[in-house]
Amino acid sequence: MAKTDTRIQKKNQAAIMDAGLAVFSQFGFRGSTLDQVAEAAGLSKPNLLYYFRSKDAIYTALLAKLLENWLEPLREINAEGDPVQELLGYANRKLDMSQHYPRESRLFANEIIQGAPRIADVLQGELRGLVDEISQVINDWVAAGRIKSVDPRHLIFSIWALTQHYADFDVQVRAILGDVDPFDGAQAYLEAMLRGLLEV
Amino acid sequence: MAKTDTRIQKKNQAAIMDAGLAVFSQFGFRGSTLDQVAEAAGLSKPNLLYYFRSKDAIYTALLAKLLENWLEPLREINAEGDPVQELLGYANRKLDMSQHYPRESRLFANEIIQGAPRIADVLQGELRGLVDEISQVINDWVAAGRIKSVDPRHLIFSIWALTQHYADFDVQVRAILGDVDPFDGAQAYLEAMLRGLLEV
Amino acid sequence: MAKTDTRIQKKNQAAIMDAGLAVFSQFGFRGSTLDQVAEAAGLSKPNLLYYFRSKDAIYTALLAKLLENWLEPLREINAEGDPVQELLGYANRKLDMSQHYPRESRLFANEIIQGAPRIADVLQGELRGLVDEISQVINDWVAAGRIKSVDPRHLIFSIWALTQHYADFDVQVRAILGDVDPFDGAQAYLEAMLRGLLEV
Amino acid sequence: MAKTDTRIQKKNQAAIMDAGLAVFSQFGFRGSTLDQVAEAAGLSKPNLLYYFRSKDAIYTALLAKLLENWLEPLREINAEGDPVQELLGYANRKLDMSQHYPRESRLFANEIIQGAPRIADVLQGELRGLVDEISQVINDWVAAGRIKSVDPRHLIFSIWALTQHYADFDVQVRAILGDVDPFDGAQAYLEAMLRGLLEV
DNA sequence: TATGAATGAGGATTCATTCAT
DNA sequence: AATGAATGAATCCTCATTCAT
Repeated sequence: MAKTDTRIQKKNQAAIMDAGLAVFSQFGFRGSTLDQVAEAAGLSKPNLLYYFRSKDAIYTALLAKLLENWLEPLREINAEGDPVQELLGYANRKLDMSQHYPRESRLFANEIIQGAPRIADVLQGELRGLVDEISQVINDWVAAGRIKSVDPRHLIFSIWALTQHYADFDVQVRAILGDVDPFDGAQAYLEAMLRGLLEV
Repeated sequence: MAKTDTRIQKKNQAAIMDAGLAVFSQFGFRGSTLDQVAEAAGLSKPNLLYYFRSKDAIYTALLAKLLENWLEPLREINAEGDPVQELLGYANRKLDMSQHYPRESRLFANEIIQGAPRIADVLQGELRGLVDEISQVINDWVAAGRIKSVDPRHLIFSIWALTQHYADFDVQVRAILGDVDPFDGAQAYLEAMLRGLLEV
Repeated sequence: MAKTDTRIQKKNQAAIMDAGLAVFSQFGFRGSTLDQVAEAAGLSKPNLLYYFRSKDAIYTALLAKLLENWLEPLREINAEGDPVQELLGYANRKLDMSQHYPRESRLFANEIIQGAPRIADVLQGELRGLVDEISQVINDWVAAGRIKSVDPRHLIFSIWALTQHYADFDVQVRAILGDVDPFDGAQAYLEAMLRGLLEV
Repeated sequence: MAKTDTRIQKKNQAAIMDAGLAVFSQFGFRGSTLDQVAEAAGLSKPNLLYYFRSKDAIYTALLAKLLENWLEPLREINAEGDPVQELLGYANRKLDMSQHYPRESRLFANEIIQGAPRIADVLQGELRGLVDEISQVINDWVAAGRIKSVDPRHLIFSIWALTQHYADFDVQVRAILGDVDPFDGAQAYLEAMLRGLLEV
């Protein structure tokens, strides 16, 4: 019996998270309604609130889950590896995320654009700390003459900006590219950009 | 009296546009309320609606005005000029806009992230046409061996993504940079990036 | 097994009655929720409704049980006894109830203040009849010159009002008395009051 | 125009306060709905909320207004006057309030029975202070041999309990008295009670 | 041009109750 | 006897918009 309940619970919670991601990533928190989420999840509104205490609880759970994965690729940069390869690898992982998880990217973008009211502390704490660490690694690479001189933080910004652009500005990208798959050219461009910038 | 009215009218319309920009750029269309706009504009809500028929009218007017200026820098690229200088100039103009008009950038970003329901036609029409033209220019530069081979559309995306990032993700950028002015390093980075990518 | 069930049943029914008393006496019928009662009873909400058909059923059962005991002290007044002693005894029994069963008193008070929708008939029937009887007894005592002349019904009201005040207005009483135990002084005061009023 | 507006505002605010008093005094805060108040006030629900920010705001305004008048009679007790006359006068003023403002009394009773969540501070502050003062006056009267020895606080409780009983337990009182006007006998009884208790 | 007043259509959340097991 | 799941009917409150002046 416990197993059955857990199954239903997990199924419905997953459905709600997925529905919430779809809705919140498009309309933002205040622009989304529980009705939309409920319908997307295939549940009644009160039943939605049986699983999550409130609209805010759904959104917060989504953000928390997102942040878990969001910082991961950055952690995988290996100070011992080849600098250009490491940074290319990071950029490619970010690009993959934009390709396969564009809604997560837009959810994050929405939150940041609106002032990051719920994750300001993560930005100033965990994220900043991580970026500081990676920046030190990059600075060391520069000092060792293994890549050209570059401001590490702006380098990171540029990787974020570029890769997330394909998810966040998807509509615009596709309006311009027509039927061409954005991610085909994106990867090559990204590599060229980084090589031009970094290779000694 | 007509003149007086006109003066007041212009003043109030401008106040509403400015207030609307402030509010909509932060909360998106559905996340914003007329009360917020009215208060920011220093007008009563009914008076607001005396100048603009509806909430939607304010937002639409803002978008229209934004698009006017949004495409302008792109048009200033001169096919006859020095390729790198032209593209650097364009990037700098975009960066200036992010620095001095971040709210406009965020308004645009909000609209695009949410699927661009009101400007899809502009994207697929005017914008795409312009990008096609510039792309031809860039392709010509490449063919003439004046810059390295590059996909012109992804190049443009990257300039957009990077420059707008400083406006749209302002909170995140500042969380990471602390007291350092983002735009100091941004310009140098942008130049390095483009030179590395383009210069033969 | 039947016996086991009965044991559990009685235990749970008692738990629900106690929980209901705690909740309803504080928040009134409409101000209370089944969730509150269920939590106080240590049962799940559906299980609560397995024992009592509805929220109303719990409340009604509580009121019925309350009324059983509520009128009892009045019945114990003995027409053959010493008038002052009998009335003092009654007052003390009521005061004891306020001290030891304040929740019952508040439940009753809540019901009466809100217009006694469920017990109007008891008030006009059983209660009135009882009061009429006692009033006759008191009138006889007066006629016999054993106590001073007094309106028997207002005398009864005053005993009710005063004794129940210590339960119903407990918060206020304690706010004023601070650490002093209200019931210490109450009993002496009550006796002085009745003696002053009744003793010939 | 300002006058017209003020007139409507005052009229509607007064209507809401009156409606709120009627509803809240019967059902308590949580047992009352804005619908009930709106209907009683003859206004639409949103219009209700145009005048008062929330249900709570109406209730709080009512309580505040009530407390203003509630303590007043106590302040009128004159230490220089004749002790019995002063206390009789106070009891009569309280009885008048029960007769003419029974809803206010019930609103207060509801709040106290439910634990006085919103006025606990008034009880422990202003009210307690006032009662302390009057108690000192009464103690002085006792010391001067002008009235019999009596606990002043319980004396005050008894006056409150008795007079408010006629408002708060109105339904019960009338069920017992039938067609007899409660306040006829109440005043005489109250006087007898106080004289028996106090007169030397 | 301006505003106080008013409202219909939502929108989040609560809650008593039912259903399935 | 017990509980997880589900829901219709409120219930408080918001908000874009209209009305009257």
